[in-house]
Amino acid sequence: MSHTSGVRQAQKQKTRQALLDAGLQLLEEQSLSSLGLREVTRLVGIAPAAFYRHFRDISDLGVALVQESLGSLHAVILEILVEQDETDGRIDRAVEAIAGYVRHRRPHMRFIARERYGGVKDVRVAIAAELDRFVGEVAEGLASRPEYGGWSAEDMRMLAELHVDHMVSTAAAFLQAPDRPGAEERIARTARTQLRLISVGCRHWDSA
Amino acid sequence: MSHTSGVRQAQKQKTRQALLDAGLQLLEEQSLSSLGLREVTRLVGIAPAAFYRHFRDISDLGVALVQESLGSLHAVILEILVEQDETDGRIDRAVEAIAGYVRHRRPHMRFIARERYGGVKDVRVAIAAELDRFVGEVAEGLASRPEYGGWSAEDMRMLAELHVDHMVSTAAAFLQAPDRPGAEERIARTARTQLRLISVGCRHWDSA
DNA sequence: TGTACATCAGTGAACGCGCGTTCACTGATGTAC
DNA sequence: TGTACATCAGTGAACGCGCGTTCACTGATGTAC
Repeated sequence: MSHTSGVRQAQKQKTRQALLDAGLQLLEEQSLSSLGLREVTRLVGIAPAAFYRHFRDISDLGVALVQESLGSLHAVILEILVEQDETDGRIDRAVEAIAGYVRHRRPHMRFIARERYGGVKDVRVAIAAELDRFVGEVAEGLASRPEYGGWSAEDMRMLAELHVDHMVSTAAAFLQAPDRPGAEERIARTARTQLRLISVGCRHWDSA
Repeated sequence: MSHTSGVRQAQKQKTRQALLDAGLQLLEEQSLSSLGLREVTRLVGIAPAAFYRHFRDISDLGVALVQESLGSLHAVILEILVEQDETDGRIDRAVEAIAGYVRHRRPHMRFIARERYGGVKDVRVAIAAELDRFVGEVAEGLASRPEYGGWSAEDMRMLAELHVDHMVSTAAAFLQAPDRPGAEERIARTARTQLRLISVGCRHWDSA
């Protein structure tokens, strides 16, 4: 049993995390396909060859970063979907949740925005798979609300895609925002209005 | 006068275009920050040093590619905005225009999607500026329609941003689509439905 | 038209450099008895 | 508890390689008279 929780395992895990942290830090100013293995190990303070004890290559590290970046978002999204607030309150909270996520996990979100269509296939595939899971979860969450009773599964999925795309666009806009606090508030206001517009569209969808 | 149209100028222009074409081709499978100057000149068939007769460095070539990729889109967008069709016909044409653009300028669009948040600042800035111009043009185009008579300038800009974001998301989805023709049609249908949803939202905006 | 000189796109060799990967190794941690 | 052996994360030197950039150059094109 001790072989899963010994000092050696813990140390290895710590080094692995240090490699992920260093990679993420270096990726703030470049993209994955130009990130060097030696750059990462240099920042961590270990020999280049040690890298191979943890990852096959740099794109393998990239895939691990995808999980680290998007894994914890599922819980956040589900929480908002389940809320029993009236629409406007829910919209306000959803936008604030995105803003908060970008604010305190900025490097992770930048990594996702940058590599979603980036030059490393394995990473693109991993991100697409994760976003696809989000679409499924949002579709399911929305479907459970009474107001979407008459909607087809395809329409629910279309609406979920619109919401996930909008979420990503909004997160990217927050990322680009300069440090002036006014810029962030402006993006939040735009996002809220856009969501309200979509919500109005849904409410009048049948009568269109 | 001949110094602007001589054989020498024409030859130089031809080489410059060959460099842009080669760069774009190589960027289908990697991102700009890992693209090598020697790679590009090798594909064109000239000496590495000749590169400097045309561009300061690779990111300079990237900025030129932004203009080549997005420059011709203004005309397409304006044309759709100006159409006097009823809403549904206009939506169908808008989506078809995006599909067509992606279909026959696939490498250009992939470049834009990849570098919009990519690792090269000058290129990111150039793309952001161009998309911002689109937002302005769309806002102006929509504002001229009677149904938006009561809308504030800020709301028009919000709506234009939603449309440009949606256009980019849709173009990116087309890019990702596998070669099966069904996939493309599915994306088009989703995009059209989403636009119709937004359109319904606009029509009932006041009464919300 | 012809001649003498200027321009400049493209050449090819050379440079120093950092890269990814390999390898036999070290020594702390883990295991068996 | 103590001892002898196994494991394996991290080392450090070495390798061949392609990179970006520089430089003096060549020779076709352009200009002046």
